[in-house]
Amino acid sequence: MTEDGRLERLSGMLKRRGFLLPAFEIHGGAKGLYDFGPVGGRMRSRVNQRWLDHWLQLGNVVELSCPTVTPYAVLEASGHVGEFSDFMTECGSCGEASRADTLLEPHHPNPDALKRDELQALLFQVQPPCPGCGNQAWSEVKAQNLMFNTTIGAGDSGRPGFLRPETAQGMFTSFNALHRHFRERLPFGAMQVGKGYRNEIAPRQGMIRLREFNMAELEYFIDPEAELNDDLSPWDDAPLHLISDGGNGVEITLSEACKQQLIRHPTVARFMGITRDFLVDIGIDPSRLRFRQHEQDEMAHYAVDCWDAEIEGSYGWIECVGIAHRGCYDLESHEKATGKTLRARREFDEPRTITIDAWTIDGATAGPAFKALAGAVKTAVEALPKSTSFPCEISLENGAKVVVGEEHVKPNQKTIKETGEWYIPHVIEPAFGIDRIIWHVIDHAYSELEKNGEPYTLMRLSPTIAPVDYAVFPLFEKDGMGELAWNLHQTLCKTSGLVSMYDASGSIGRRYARADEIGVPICITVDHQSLEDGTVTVRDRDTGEQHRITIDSLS
RNA sequence: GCGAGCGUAGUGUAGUGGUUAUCACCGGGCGUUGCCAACGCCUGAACCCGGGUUCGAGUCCCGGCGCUCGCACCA
Repeated sequence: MTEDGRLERLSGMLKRRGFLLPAFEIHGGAKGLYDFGPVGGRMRSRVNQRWLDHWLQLGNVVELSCPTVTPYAVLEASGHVGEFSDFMTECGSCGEASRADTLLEPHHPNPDALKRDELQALLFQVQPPCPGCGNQAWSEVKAQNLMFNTTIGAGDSGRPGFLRPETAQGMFTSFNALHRHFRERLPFGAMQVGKGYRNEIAPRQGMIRLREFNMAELEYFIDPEAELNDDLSPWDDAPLHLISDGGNGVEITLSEACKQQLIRHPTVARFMGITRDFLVDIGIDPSRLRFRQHEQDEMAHYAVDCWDAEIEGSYGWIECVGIAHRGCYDLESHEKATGKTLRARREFDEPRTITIDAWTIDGATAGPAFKALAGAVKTAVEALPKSTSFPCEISLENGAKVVVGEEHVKPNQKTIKETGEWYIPHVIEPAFGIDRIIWHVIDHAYSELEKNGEPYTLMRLSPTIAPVDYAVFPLFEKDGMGELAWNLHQTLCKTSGLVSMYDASGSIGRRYARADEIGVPICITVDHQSLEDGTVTVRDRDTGEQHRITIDSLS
């Protein structure tokens, strides 16, 4: 996998040139935390911006920024408190921590599904031997969560919270504001780039599994019953490499994959196409990109269907994007937890008329007669057929039986006209791991060449995300060449969106080499002729070709 | 989390318990050259942290932190 030390040389270069560095290193470092350095920092923000620009082209999405500090209740409602934790217990004898559900596997068909109290009870009852020392003295079961705990507020007024494990929840809880913003018309989307946190048990593989990471997510809200008009034709001449659930890899167009039901939702397919375009735009090699569908049992707790974009690099095939059809799971969960409505309205083509001809209670008599049960009696009575005769014994929801007399009821005859209905929108979510993507962009761009018999490194970064746009060199810092070059550098830096780098140290060849190593697309050299006619040489990184242009045409 | 290996300038490295800690690239300055990692001189920069053994520890022992790999776990 690692071709004779390429990964080591690449990592060394990234550290030396300031792309990626272990964070807080002078204090001994911290696992799973990285700095984007003086070169990488700029590259990261360009990728983020490019991502936003790319999805804004949909025309019906907006950008949000939600807090990373999140109250306990939000993540409890979303299912993360339950799903993102393992229940741990410690051996009282040797101190070894074990997962309670693993210990109980021989004693229960599915201990993973047990709640904490049930696990605890079963553990104390069974007392399985410690895999470490064989003793049977387990501590209370504690939830060890993969989310970072924190306390919001101080002292007794503080309440528990977490650092968010994904940006999505803030967008779900803002649904009503989004809905209003979009004049209550679906589909629409909200997106944000930001930090997410997971207290990984074992961060590994550099940028691949981090404890604090950059993510970019879009929540696209759709009406599950609306007619779909996802246009997949833009990708008809660009088949994708797909690996479907339980199937083998195929090269297939998105249109065809939908027709064959490999991809279960056309919006998911369209987002796969848009994702591919984004990745290729910023420099991912399309031949090292594939989409893989999750197996049913692999799917996260919220997903209905999920396709990963996987990119091949120094660590093999790595999941860098997840495109999940989350159904109505999230909005429904927050509705249940809060009692608030998170819905959109769908008007019927024709108003629907519902005719009711049955019974209901007469509040004046049933109320005093059934007191607290009156509500349940009403529900039960209204469910009875018109042919019922009273008095009559009926069963209530809570199991109680009551006798309802003729005096307690009255006919219920009405016609209700409904012009539409409220429903919980479904969500399609493309979620991008920015760090993993940047890693692969770098990995694919990093080229080890040979130049005049010497090893030579070149970063073929796309100009769309290169950390530096122009490098400006005075051939020699004398006769005014230095001043002219510095002024040009300043002018370029004043241009919005451009970054120029001035370098006057070392031979010109060395400076080209330094610029090539961090992927500067264009080097501009000021020489003697520049002083006379205001022209400079412009050199292309990948071809090495030079031509003269006037300074004016640059800015 | 378990097991194994590793931790020396910015990077890559050498280093029998006793050196002024090796070499290369690298960075900076000066000079020279003047369009693809040129050269000379000068210069900068390191034993992961904390204990222990020892007259003496980069080297041996213990613990921590970090890195790599395998297992386990997991977006």
